[in-house]
Amino acid sequence: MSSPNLEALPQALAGHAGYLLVRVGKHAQRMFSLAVDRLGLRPSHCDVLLLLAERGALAQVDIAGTLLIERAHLVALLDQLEARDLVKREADPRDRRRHAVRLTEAGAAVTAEVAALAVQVEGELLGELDPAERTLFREILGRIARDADEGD
Amino acid sequence: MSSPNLEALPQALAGHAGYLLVRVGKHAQRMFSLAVDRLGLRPSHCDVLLLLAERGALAQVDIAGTLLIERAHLVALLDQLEARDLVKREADPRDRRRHAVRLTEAGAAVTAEVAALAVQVEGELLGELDPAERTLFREILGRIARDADEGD
DNA sequence: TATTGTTATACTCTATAACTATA
DNA sequence: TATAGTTATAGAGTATAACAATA
Repeated sequence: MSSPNLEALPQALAGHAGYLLVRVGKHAQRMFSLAVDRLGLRPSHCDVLLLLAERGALAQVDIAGTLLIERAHLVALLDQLEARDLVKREADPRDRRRHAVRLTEAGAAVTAEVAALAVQVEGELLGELDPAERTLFREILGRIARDADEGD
Repeated sequence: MSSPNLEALPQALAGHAGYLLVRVGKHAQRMFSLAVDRLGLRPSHCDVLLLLAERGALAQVDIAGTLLIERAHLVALLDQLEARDLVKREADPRDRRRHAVRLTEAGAAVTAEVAALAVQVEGELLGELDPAERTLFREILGRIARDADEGD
């Protein structure tokens, strides 16, 4: 019996949504990480790209705040994306402390690939659920996420 | 607008269960981590304690396999728990390569506190859901977790 | 030969403080 | 004085390889 077995977990872990959430969340992260590895990207790079694709140019502090990552961490992520010409930092004439970060054309193309991979990974993750359950599950997750935001 | 705002996320992130799972999973981990910090424990310590509380003595390779952590990582966790006299490693007479790891009395007492905190944290996490939704949510999470196990 | 516990290494993520330039 | 971007550091989680003792 070498394969990890959820049935072997005590009820104190497997019966609680908290533990399962952490465990399944890490699994989702790992699957997505594996999927975008072929693009030479990590999940946090992808989050930035997807955000910029829909919201246009943003200051770094806004990217960090929306994605719940540290300002300090974002710097290196943007350095890497900029080195591959996927994003560019431009001066913001209205506030010279801020950088307007936006996708390049190459960045927009890669982001489309990322979005397709995200859909594919979600399909694998929710493979066991029928369409009604998927919708319900997404809705509940969204409510918990919103509640978590307010608690901060 | 300084607070992180889920509404500001693009549909490509907020509309997908994968991203929400990762985000909510990290939130759950952080909440539990904060809760057990007063006991001087981290979540991975607690997972080991809760497992031993229900399953009795286990070999290290079985603990690691069940909790999906690395054998190599578990060594340091057990060193720390043993230094606080919460668990003990005993010789297994039937296979002298193995250690039988079990809770001490002090460990059992601390584990009871951990279990109570876990219940409390889950209550905060699922505060927005009515009882029927909680049950359904747990059930769906369990199915995804089981599916993830089989995929490995 | 294979497995168990162990040590060591490295990479990512996270959290924090302090510096600069601008406001 | 406060904020935006940056740099640096340290802790925790994760992944991997290699070793000694034992099967």
